Amino acid sequence: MDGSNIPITRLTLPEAAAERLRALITEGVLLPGAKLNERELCEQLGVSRTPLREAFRMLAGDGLLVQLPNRGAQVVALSREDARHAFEMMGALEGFAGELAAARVTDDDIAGLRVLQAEMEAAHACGDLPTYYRINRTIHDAINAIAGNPVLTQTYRTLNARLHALRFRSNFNRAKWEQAVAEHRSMIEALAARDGLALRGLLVRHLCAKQQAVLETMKKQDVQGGTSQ
Amino acid sequence: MDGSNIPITRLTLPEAAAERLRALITEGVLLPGAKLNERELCEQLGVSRTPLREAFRMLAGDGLLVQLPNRGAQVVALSREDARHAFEMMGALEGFAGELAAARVTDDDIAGLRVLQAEMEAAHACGDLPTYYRINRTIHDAINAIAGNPVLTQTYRTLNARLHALRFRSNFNRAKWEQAVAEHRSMIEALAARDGLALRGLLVRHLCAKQQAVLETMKKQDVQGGTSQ
DNA sequence: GTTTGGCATATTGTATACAAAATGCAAGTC
DNA sequence: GACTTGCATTTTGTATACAATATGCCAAAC
Repeated sequence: MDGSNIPITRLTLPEAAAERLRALITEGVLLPGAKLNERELCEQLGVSRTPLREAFRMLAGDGLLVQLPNRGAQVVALSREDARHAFEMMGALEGFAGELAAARVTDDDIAGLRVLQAEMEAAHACGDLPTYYRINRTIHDAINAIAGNPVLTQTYRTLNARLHALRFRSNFNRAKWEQAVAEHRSMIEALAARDGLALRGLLVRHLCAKQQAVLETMKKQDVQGGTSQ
Repeated sequence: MDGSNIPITRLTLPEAAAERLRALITEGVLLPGAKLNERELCEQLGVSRTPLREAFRMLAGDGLLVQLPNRGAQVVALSREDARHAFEMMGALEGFAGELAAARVTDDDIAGLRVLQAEMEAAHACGDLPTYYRINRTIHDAINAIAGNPVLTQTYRTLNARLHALRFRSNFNRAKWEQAVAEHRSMIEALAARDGLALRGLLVRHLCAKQQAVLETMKKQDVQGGTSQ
């Protein structure tokens, strides 16, 4: 038979709990450094401690939580150094994705991206920042998908979640926004030209700009030294 | 006071169990696809099911295990496609490490690597394959360390473990060995010249060669389709 | 002969109970 | 007053008990 090999999957409690916690962390309900009391969370999530602790282990593996023996789990608080390293890695991953994508992209893919780019420019014109962010993320995810390497995609997503947990708000002025939109335009051109090297360079620089914007704001608030992994 | 901020860490049972299991998997005692019976393993490791299951979650996060709801855990069995993707990613990681390392390497680092290179060539001359492999790994780890990005190192290590769990034995003839040793020599030269681009290229090609050797043997035995992540 | 249904068994999933460790506070000491 | 010390409380770590699900087997039906 082989029904396309898609076994239906009911979420098990640890998975469901992990998903919920992941959302709470990336959405900023649980802030970096926050201590997670097991009993308290059990009540809130409606699960017992055993599955919750398994969820903790999963999230710790993703680098969203740190678990200190006999002292519980807390939301990871990245130091500026940690953030720098994470961004550096992210740049490499994005660049690699771009390189692969340029080699594997189809004309349909490019058409789809051009639509997204148009939507993004519209959002930019309207000054609609939330929509811009959403489309921005969609574009980057799309490039990653085109790259066609699940191992890369997995790593990318995980690291992305960790960066989101930073709760950064870069000082995003008009000039930088303009710049970012222009960079996206260049990216799609590079992709259409199947120029992997150029695309890689663009993506790496694109992320470097973001990194700098974030690190600047982090320097200002100067978070008191977070933990390394 | 601040005693250099190194809290002594007694291993908790889940961590200890995970470490032991990880070793069993990478050393090939537990083979790809092997089903892990909880009760059985509990007895063998001398822990109860709760910590063992937390260990499972950790290893699943590392991609060494797959957990099927209500059907237990088993050692991951990578299909040829999965292996291809993992190697592709590994190449990118190594290449990136090389690029960073070239930018950050010190003369002392290079001196140390030259010593390792000499040892490696000696092992090669003697035909001592195990020693060669050990030194080989040491060199690659060293480059990674010089790169100085813990996020990268962590990702590298994890993926490396997954690849080791493949239990591949590439057909490693004299010619390929010779080639590999020569490539290592070039790497150190590139590093000494602080030529990140060249080093990246060398590392990527170096890993491509390995990948091809492994995939060739995988094709021969033709593992019946493993699982994706 | 193959398939289906139902049971017994084995295995995993979850909750809870107990043990061990950390934390906070108050009394005592210098 | 600052620093220990010891105890009560809280919190985490581990084991185990119970529930839910999957597995394997055998008999019955087609």
